[in-house]
Amino acid sequence: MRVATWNVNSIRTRVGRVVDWLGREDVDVLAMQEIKCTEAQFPFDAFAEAGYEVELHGLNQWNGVAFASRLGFEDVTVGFDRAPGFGKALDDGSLPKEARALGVTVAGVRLWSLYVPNGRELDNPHYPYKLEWLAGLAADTRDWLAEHPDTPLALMGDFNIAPFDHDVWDIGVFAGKTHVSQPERDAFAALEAAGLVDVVRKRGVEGYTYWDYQQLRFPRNEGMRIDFILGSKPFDDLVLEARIDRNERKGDAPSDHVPVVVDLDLETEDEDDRPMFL
DNA sequence: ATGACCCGCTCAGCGGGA
Repeated sequence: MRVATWNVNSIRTRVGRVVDWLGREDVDVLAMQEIKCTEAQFPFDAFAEAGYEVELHGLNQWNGVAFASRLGFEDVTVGFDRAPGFGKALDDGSLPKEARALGVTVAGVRLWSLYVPNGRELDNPHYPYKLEWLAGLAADTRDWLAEHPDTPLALMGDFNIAPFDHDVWDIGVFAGKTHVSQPERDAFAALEAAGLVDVVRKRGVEGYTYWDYQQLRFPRNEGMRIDFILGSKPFDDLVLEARIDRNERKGDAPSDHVPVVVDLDLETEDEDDRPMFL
């Protein structure tokens, strides 16, 4: 089973590229972030024609997470229990929850598509929101792992954190900025302490997953590694291979992020039954 | 080559991205 995660930066703008890539790369399950649309606006038809079902959580033009799968879905979960809200208080005094987390189970593997809050600036309210969101995710993950110690689990997505200095092209440029601060890195480490491992880095895969559209960042290879697949021990044990598909940053109208892909040692019924169109 | 921001929303400028 081939699984991937990709911040697509608007699925309506990118649907052609994304669906072409799914077929070309023989991907079974894709976690998407920043779909930037509601369910009513989502381009389901293009995915269906390529053989993929879609589950999504999208509230408006901001954020939004989704899955495409050609192996079906079980146990779809919108958001996680301890996720904080952000913004203007609602009538009941609570803060609105954003569309940043979607969980599904495919072929017995538990998968999450996550779009971690950006944080904006260290003195912006979005920054403590980011840290609280990550702390809630770690706490819910700890609870879930205690209840499901044998089920493969992966948290996949745009974590908006560069865990190491070499995950950005010039750490000097990031002094005093988000994505590299110690509290953010500690929040990332708490996910690892909960029992998850970066299954891609562990296999020696190098390179960035994001390059800003501005200032020739991609041609100069001035990027950031902020998109990850964090797997539990049972998930890690299934991983055969991992890669970052840097080629998807090239060509016409790319996303500013590229896909991160893992192959799992997991035979699925659908793979045996799938007709060969070629 | 991979090339000098892009998205959605609303229509010119803005919030957000990182």
